[in-house]
Amino acid sequence: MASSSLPKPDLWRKPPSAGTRVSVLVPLPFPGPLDYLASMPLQPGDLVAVPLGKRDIVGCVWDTTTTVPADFATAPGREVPLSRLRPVVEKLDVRPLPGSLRRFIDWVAAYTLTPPGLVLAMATRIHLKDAPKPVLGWVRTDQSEDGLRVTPARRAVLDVASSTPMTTSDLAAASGASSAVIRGLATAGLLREAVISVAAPFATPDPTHGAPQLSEEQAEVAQQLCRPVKEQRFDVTLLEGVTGSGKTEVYFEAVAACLAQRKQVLVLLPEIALSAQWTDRFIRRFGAEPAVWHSDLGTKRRRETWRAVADGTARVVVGARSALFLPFEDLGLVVVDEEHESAFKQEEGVMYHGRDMAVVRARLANAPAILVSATPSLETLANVESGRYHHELLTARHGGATMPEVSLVDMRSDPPERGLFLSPVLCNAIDETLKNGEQAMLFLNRRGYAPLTLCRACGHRMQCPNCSTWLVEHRARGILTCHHCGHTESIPSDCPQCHAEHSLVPIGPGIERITEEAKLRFPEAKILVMSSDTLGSPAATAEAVRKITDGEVNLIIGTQIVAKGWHFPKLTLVGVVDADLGLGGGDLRAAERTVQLLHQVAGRAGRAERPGRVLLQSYVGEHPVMTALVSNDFQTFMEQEAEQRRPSFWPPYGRLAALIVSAATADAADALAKEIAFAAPEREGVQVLGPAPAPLAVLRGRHRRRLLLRTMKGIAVQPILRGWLKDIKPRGSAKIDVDIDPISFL
DNA sequence: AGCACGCCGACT
DNA sequence: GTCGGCGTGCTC
Repeated sequence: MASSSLPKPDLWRKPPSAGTRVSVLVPLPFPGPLDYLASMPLQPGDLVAVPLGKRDIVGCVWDTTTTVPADFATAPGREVPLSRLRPVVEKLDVRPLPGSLRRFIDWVAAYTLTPPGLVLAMATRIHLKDAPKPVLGWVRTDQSEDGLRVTPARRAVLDVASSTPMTTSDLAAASGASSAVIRGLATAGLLREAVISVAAPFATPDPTHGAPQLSEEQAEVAQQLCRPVKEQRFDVTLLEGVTGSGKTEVYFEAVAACLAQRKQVLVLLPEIALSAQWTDRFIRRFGAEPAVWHSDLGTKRRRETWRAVADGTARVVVGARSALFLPFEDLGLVVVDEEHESAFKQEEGVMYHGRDMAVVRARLANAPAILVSATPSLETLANVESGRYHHELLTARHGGATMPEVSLVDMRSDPPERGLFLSPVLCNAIDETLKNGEQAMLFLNRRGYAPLTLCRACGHRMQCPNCSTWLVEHRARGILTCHHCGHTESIPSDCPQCHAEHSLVPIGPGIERITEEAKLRFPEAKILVMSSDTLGSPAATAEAVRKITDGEVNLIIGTQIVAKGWHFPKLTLVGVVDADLGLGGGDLRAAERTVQLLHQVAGRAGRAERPGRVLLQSYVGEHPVMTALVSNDFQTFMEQEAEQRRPSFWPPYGRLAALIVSAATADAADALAKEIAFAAPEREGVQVLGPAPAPLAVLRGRHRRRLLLRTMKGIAVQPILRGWLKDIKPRGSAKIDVDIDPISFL
């Protein structure tokens, strides 16, 4: 709220007819807010309808004192004179956007080099204008009946009316009087209009409902997490704990502490598929449902949730990264579960990292943040090391379960039969597991039947017409499809190049092909396939999880969706079909990500009484990733990883920004990339790499080039980028996308 | 993001 | 001679 010592708020108290200048941020890519003439009192945060061109749009009254860095382009040219301003159409009947959200929007815009209006759009993309009107009803006032002519009809109405509001039609029906009688009584002052409170769509969670019995270690960590919540101050803690150590139960204690403060909680999950299981655990602990938020929520539910967050009736929100932009009235805690997940990074539109922005969101709301992971990112570990984040560790698996034993299957000395992908060692282990009445899981992070289709006769490879990638065969659907642009074609019987008949052969395995092999090799097994292709909705995912938990299946085959935090008590064997899969591609974080993913998958095994084991099929058994997984020594691996990045200032020991140049033709892309390279900054501690064709040189029909800006720690990339790109105007179809802290290098 | 203005091809 | 293609630029 604006302080009364500032001169600005006084302006709003002028009589309505005077009209005052207001800054309004609209959800469009302008460099800053637009000015309008307001004839009604307005405060920063108020949502308004304003004319723009020939239509009306919803905008937000913006603070005149801005919190963005000085070099941020908010002043484009000269101010529009007062006489030429257009008037604000109306103030919407919605709660104003809280100050902490407005500051967050400005912060994200400045950090990601995105026009602030586009960041605002993420917070207001619900249809606020056609808001449900509050239902009004009549209540009896305390005015006496003296001096009123009490007709029989009036008597009947007064007898029915109470302090509980009733709608006009209900009151008329209950009293037998007409609406005219009711209106008359209202004019006489005996009835008054009041809002009928609709039942809150979100029940209040009870912090004392299902309080668990925590181990001594868990209780101690929980207490540490609760402290900043109770003290209501910003603070970041990494909650690290082996898979199955009960991290969720422990941070639920901090959630309980926050609920006891009557403040709101935001919990971010990397994927919506996890929300169903998380919700179940939440209900068991708190006796009420959390508000769930993700991008494909229905319009009605979306609007309902948005409003409930704004008025504080939604106390706990669990959601995907877009939940960061909800208008929390009184945020008291932010939790990021599976903080290492790269799914937190938004790769399109406003490119932001959900985990990092969650910390900023917490700071601007003066609330603590908890980052949760079994395999923390190097970024977070570096923040722990520098003392910026606290570190709490859970070392023991809950309920006495032990960590699974991880071993390698050397595919060089122990290969599968020709044309197959499961080694004899792995197959025998599965046989044994199934014979013991236990469950086994095969993990392969690749959808479809085969990643490449090749002509045996001429060597032609089936390629996407829009992207520089191979088409992936999906045999179940009888198609070849591109996982980047969605292009789909039927599988031809002859080679489109040399027309040889039936010469096309699938190369390499996808999950469908592994399923086919498993059906032949384990004909008795009850197989369940889990991938984004077979699980269309959170409900379908929940059903699959139930089948596993209830033991209706005993061989699970899945892509990375199976790696998530599921608790499968009967699962004792995990087989990783291709442990080397993520290591190619020259990605900065390839090794780190592979360790995190495979450790996560491994953690599915042996979560109950029976011990689990994990077999990694690999051709590079001596790779540090495999060593780390087999020895279960994650710390040494991360230290090695840190030492590799530190000398050359790779993140987190320096900063990185990617410039992705794209255009309709390769020449146009090259020309713009060269222009950018020519203007590259030359400074101590600043380095520009590229331009080079992007690994995905053509994506959705656009030709792409990449440049990388790397700076030493302590040098922010944003001011450099603003100066660098200030005078570069992409022509025609060409465009520059800036990706701060890039995760993907494609 | 819309929506207009604005200069070059196939039609009444 | 016009209708209309979508390239550039503006909206407080």
